[in-house]
Amino acid sequence: MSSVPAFKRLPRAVREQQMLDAAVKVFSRRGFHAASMDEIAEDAGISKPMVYAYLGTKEELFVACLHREGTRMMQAIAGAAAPDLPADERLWRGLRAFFGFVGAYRDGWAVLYRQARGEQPFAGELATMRARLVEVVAGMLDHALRAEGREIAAIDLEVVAYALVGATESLADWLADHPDADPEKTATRMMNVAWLGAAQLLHGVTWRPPVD
Amino acid sequence: MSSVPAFKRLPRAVREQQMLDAAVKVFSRRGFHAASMDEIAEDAGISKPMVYAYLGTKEELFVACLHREGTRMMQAIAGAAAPDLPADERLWRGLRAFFGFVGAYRDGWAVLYRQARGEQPFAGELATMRARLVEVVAGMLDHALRAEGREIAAIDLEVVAYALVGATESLADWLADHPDADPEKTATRMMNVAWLGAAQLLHGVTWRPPVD
DNA sequence: GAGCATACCTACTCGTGCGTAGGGTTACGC
DNA sequence: GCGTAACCCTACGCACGAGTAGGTATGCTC
Repeated sequence: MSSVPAFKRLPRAVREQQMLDAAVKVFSRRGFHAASMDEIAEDAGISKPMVYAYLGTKEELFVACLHREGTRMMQAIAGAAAPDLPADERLWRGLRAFFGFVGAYRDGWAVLYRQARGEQPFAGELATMRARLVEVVAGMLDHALRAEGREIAAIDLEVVAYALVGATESLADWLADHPDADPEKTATRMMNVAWLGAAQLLHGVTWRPPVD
Repeated sequence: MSSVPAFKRLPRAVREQQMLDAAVKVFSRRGFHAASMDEIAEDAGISKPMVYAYLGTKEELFVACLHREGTRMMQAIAGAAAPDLPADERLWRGLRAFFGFVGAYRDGWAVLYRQARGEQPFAGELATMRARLVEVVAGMLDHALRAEGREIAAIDLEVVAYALVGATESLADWLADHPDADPEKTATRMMNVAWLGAAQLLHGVTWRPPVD
């Protein structure tokens, strides 16, 4: 019987990626709780027990999503910002990579990130990632300061870095909600806010991306 | 029978506030979905049907919480920033009021706000509030620009305002997570980032709150 | 082509928690 | 002191969705 097997059998690795794709999509659309495992399974073109067999419980599945997307993002950023460049150059490249990532994986990022903030079990996971980002930014600021022979309290540095990261995330949300917006341009705007500051901007000074 | 009525009968208005207090607390601790109506009712010292009778469904209850806390916040800010002051003064007062509010209602704010971002049904509600904030900030920037005879595209203004609001929310989160931190000091730090910008800060210029 | 692991399914169980039915009791006007 | 309206309760119904039991087919190895 069954001369034509309705649909193909695929190796585990492939199916897992399909499931993760579906999960990201559904979690992003519905939110963690409102998303049902049935819908995810259906969207992945597979039945529910397979999801449990491969990726475990709903929570574990969500964590797996967070991990994949988080790793992708970190790699995108890390790959762009070489540590031996001057601080402004590093900041610029990091921002550009970041917004590029968000633009490319709108679903993936915006929603997973937005989701994870609220739900207790995952807030920690997220906080770790953000903490790494804050540390990187704080390190850059500190480096730039020392280069000028200055120094400020570590806590102030951290808070400033926190604010910058927050502003960036906020613009990422904006970008995710405006599909027509250009990631590159958004990065430039963020660079203006971050590096020159509102006051400078008000005086008409404008930072421009280097033409390379 | 029942010479001593176990606990008092109270007028509706009072009970509603008690319920809202309890709801804010529980929603903030557990998150929207994990919070149970039973727990909220118990925490309010009342039985579940009363909650339904007065505040309606779980969603309606949450919206009511959002509304109360949101209104409180907006009033705190609006009351502080008189429209005839110079922009930097207004910004400073607004920030101070905002962080003061967050410091006072840590539970209320941080969690409701964090919660509402993720859950679809409420994201809109929240977006409206944030949009009002963004508009106010953008208006301030625009005003300041015109005073200097300059002008920039409306969309740039909006994005900058968005970034500033995002940075502020981010610091509010930070504040909510650091119970020992001083709201006033946090506001000052935010003012530095917002008004002078990172570059200015790097050159050692520091904005100080006026001593009044 | 026998044996075995892997991919895959249909069809259930069962807890959890929202929302309600139906009834009791206290205050207050008249 | 009697009706009426507001306050308040102890149960329950019921849907929804996470996770599982138990079985079928397909390819791979020797």
